[in-house]
This record gives sequence, C-alpha cells and structure tokens, in this order.
Amino acid sequence: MEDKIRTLLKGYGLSITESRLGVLQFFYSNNGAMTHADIEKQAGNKMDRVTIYRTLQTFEEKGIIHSIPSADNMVRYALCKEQCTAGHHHDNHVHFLCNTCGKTSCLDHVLVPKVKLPKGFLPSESNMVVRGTCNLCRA
Amino acid sequence: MEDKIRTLLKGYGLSITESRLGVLQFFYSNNGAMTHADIEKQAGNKMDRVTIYRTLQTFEEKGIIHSIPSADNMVRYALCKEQCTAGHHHDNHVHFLCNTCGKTSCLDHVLVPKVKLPKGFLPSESNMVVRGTCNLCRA
DNA sequence: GTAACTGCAAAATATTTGCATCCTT
DNA sequence: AAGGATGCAAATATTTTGCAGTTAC
Repeated sequence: MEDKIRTLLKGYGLSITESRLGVLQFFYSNNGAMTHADIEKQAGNKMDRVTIYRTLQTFEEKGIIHSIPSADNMVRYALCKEQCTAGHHHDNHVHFLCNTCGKTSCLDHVLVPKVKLPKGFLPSESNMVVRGTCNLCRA
Repeated sequence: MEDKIRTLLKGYGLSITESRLGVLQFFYSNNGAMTHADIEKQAGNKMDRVTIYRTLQTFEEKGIIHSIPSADNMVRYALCKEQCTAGHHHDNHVHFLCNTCGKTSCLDHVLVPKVKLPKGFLPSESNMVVRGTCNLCRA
C-alpha cells in the first residue's frame, strides 16, 4: 500500500514526505470524501493544520484529489479515480451525500448526465450531488 | 416592485424590515445567485454583516431563497422560483456558473435529470452545477 | 405592549502568509 | 548543496453568539 502511494507521489513529481503519505493513507483507507476537519481529527496532533491545508491544495492542483461541491458550506475532497492531470479534472461522476451519516461517497460508475443548455451557454464541466440515504444507512 | 416584495414577506409570515426589503431587492434586480460577500458589497455600509447572515438564514429556512453548491466552495444563494415551502425546497433546476464573469445563473427551465443510483441508495434531492461560459460572455 | 429584528462587541472558527528550520532529492 | 516542505506565530477572514436597544405589528 505504502509503495503504491510512494509511486503515485513520484508520478506527480512530488517529494515524499510524512504528511503527504499520511493524508493519502487516510484517503485510501476511508474510501470516501473528507473535509479538512476530518483529516485533522484523524491525524490527531501528528500534523500541523497549515500543512494539511497546503497538502490538500497541492494535491488538488496536481489532480490527485478533487473538491466536491456541497450546499452545506464544507469543502470535501476525494481521490481522483480517472486520469486527472494538473489543472484538469475529469471526475465526471456523481457524488452522494448521506443525510443520515453525513458521509459523501463517489459513485464512480454513475456518470453526470449531459443536459441541454439554453442557447449561448457553453459547458466545460458539470457537477452533480445527490442527497439522500446511503446504502449502509438504509440497512 | 416593492409591493411585490412586501407581499412576499407577508406571505411567509415575516415582518417587513429595511434589511429584508433591501436583500430581496438585490436578488430581484440581480437575477442571479449571490454570495454573502456580494450582498455585503452591494449594500455598502448600509447593512450590518451579521444582519445579512441572519437574513439569508431566515430566507433559506422559509424557502424564499436556496443555496447553491459550487465547486469553488463559496456558498451562493438564489431566489426560489417554484413553490418552496419552509424546510422543503424544490429548486430542481440546473445552475450555471460562468468561468469568465463568475456569475451564477439559475437555468429555471433545465431540470436536473434523474440518475440511476447503485443498489441501496435512496435519493431525496439532487443538485447540478454546470461550469463554462455563459450566454453573455460568449458574445 | 410584545415579540421580533437589528447593530455592536466579542467570541469562536477557518484560512492565509511569512519566515526560520528541517527534510528530500 | 539546493530547493522544497514543514511548523510555528501571527495576520486575515469568516461565522456565530449574546445582549441591549429599536422597530414592526
């Protein structure tokens, strides 16, 4: 696992550091979206708040993670699954935000549908967030 | 115009105050989505920052405005066009965020399409934001 | 007159920046 | 060794809360 992460970082031209390994670990083991606060909590006092900000920013710029729009004011991040390159994200999947457990999941296999826009509007990318009850909370 | 707004407020059981009239004026004349900062700027120093927070919160609770999730993580608000009631929003339309002018528009006639979710996921509401270039900026 | 709304002050949170130090390559 | 990354301190920015004074009805 750690090897996989190291390779990933190298592939993006980033140096391998404690913090970056740590944050990526969280993303891989959590398998969902996380806020800055989630990461901070999970890191305990091992990681400086500022470092987390900078790490997330770097990861997003490089295309390792993407931010998920939400109506509740909290920025969430999740791993990019497809070929995201610096500055160009292709996370063309739907996100699901559970009203019960609060977790956000990437529905990797549900693509954001194209919509017909009014005359004159030129789309470049779309985002879709569905709220409701997730598979685990319905059980 | 002001009469229309007064009637609206009354209809929602809210008392008619300077601030509320003002904020609604902005929404009606702007015909787009606005952030808290937009409103504050537009109000100059006429309106207290805190009052704006509370006004927006009240309006959202009552179903007069709805918040729009966005990928750049700034909460935007726009008028509800359909029959939104307290706690129950039905702004089932797509939002368009222009990368050039930064304005967010409600595409009232473009409905958010239904998507087929994985087994176990129960949707309650959906949001969709398309980014790109708006009709005005393409001219 | 009463309940609701506002403004001010201040607390609580969240985010950004500068810089000296440490780590990766 | 050199450039990049981190940690700390502090500057900014954002949001929330309490309360006294004011306003709408």
